[in-house]
Amino acid sequence: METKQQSLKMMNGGWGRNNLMNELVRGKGLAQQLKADLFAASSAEMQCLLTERILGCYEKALSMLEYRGSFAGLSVDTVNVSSIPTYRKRKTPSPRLADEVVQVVVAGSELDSPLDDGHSWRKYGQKDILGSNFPRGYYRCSNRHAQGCLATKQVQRSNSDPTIFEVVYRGRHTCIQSSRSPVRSPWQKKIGAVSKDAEENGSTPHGPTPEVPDCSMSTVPNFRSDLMIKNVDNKIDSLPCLSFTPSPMEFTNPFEDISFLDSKVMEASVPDYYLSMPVCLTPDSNLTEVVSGPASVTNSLTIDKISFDPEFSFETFYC
DNA sequence: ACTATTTGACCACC
DNA sequence: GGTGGTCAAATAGT
Repeated sequence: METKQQSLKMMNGGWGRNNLMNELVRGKGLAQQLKADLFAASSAEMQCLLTERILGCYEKALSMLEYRGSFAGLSVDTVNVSSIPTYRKRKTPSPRLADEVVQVVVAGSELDSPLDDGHSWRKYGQKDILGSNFPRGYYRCSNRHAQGCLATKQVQRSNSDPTIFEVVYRGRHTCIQSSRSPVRSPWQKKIGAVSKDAEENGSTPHGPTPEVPDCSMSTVPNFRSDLMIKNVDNKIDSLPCLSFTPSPMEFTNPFEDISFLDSKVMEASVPDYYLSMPVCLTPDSNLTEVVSGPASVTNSLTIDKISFDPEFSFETFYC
């Protein structure tokens, strides 16, 4: 059986950012070599060989991107906490809806569902939003009727970057999801068997789903895929934040050793079977004060970027 | 047949 | 009246 670290290193080593960069750089070098060869009028055989090697590099790079995009393509770029626009109250506003608002900016993929967060959602509406190039999708928890769960989310592509999804979570999950996998999602249903989708995407689940913590009560999603942890300025030395007290915001680290991570950008590719675990936040925190200073928000939380102290050590927790 | 999604209509708020 | 959020019938998918 694969260990956590093995899986993580496989992910990083096989499809990681560094390898992708290596492939692209290698392709560039080969192209330059081909260019020199063309000028030097070397043999057609040599030029053909170089061409094939270049194509191989880019195919490999593209397959990495495809894998990351289709299967694990959701990366939480960063997290920062700031104010969030207030939302109009409806005629009979739910107290819970008004209680918690969490916005997450997610680097998405070609998938329509940009943030498979471990919860099961049902789409109940879509609207064109003034000033937005893309419609906003409205989702509610699938257990709304069965268990009266009032959690909702809104998903909208960013105007500036269509690959970015802005996801707004409202309300707290009060539902209890499947016993085998408490945060079961359509995506998670695929785990344990090579699904048709996975085959088509060239992605392969890496074993059975382990027991995962039940974060169903949390508003904020358990991001299912790559957790990309960046400093706002990509500078490690300016990360004084996130001294989580008293446990308003909790993170799960399914892997103990992150020493191999890039020193500039901490990128943690999460093993498949931990994809439901990487991040679990509770929005009723005072992180606004910790991270972004004088945010005047009391009941809402915007997560744009996650900044970590390089010395920050994750601790496994169970909600 | 059941479930999920789409989409036009409705309603509340500004 | 404009806008955003929700409803619910129609439609599609399984």
